[in-house]
Amino acid sequence: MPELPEVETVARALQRSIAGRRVLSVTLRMSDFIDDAGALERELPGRTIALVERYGKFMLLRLRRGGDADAANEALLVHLGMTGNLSPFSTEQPLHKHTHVILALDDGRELRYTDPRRFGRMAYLAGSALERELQRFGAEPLQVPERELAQRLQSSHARVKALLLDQRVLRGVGNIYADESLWSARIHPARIGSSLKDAEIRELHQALRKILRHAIRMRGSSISDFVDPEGIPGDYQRRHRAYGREGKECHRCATPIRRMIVAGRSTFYCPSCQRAPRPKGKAKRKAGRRTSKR
DNA sequence: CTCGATCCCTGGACGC
DNA sequence: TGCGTCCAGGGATCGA
Repeated sequence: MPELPEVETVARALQRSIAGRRVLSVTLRMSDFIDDAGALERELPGRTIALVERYGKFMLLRLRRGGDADAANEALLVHLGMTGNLSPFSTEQPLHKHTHVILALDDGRELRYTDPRRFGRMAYLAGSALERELQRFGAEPLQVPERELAQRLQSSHARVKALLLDQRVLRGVGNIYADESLWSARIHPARIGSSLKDAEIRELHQALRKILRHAIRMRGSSISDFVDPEGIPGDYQRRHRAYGREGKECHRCATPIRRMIVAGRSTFYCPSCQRAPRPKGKAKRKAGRRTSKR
């Protein structure tokens, strides 16, 4: 489930362990998740990994050319999908069954990319192509001002959960942290963006910051088998208040947490703390089934 | 514009 | 023990 906190955890660990290393060679064992495998094979050898940073749910390995001063800004983009893992190994360690990419490093180690489900993605991009790619995504949840968040959410008629998951609106929030933030802010996931009051936006803005920061401190949530490049699992799953807690008592009001599908995803919420929006459209109660066509 | 459905993919859970 | 089935879910894509 790598979402923002998990990717941040991985990026920080890689920054510590591989920044400054030069790529000697590239081995592709499977490449159907790479945008342009040829470019990656051609361009990576000789490049130095100058910096590892997180961009939404992507990791950005900023590259530098060996000798001359950096000309075009270039980077290796890595999306971990659901089960991706990018970690350095010593060459003696046996290859994991689903290791697809191996980058030999100049200190004798190998940076290996493993991803059983191959929901991840990898791409070498430079110059304007890199800029264009990065511009596709919305605001960083930990940077976005409250006013901008309000503008982004209130200008839409989509449901707030769908908006939180939409990487063009906010980059980095996934299913877990969307549910946790909405629970914390007491907002029902099916609420329409434009119906959110300023006070609710404020709650949501603060909830996102609080939860994402806390989760980063705890090195993310390990619910499937997420571990960071040092093999350490996260701890934040123990702090989940909504996600995965169907039938369990709400920590605020003891009402059983419910599960529904919103934006095509399992969505957990407290039916008491997070009030449902209007009659939802199935006003079959007593109004007779006449929907005004306006 | 927004939504649901479908596909990608494998491992784990579950039922018998 | 083993096999079939279902489900998880980020994101792209397509039709409604």
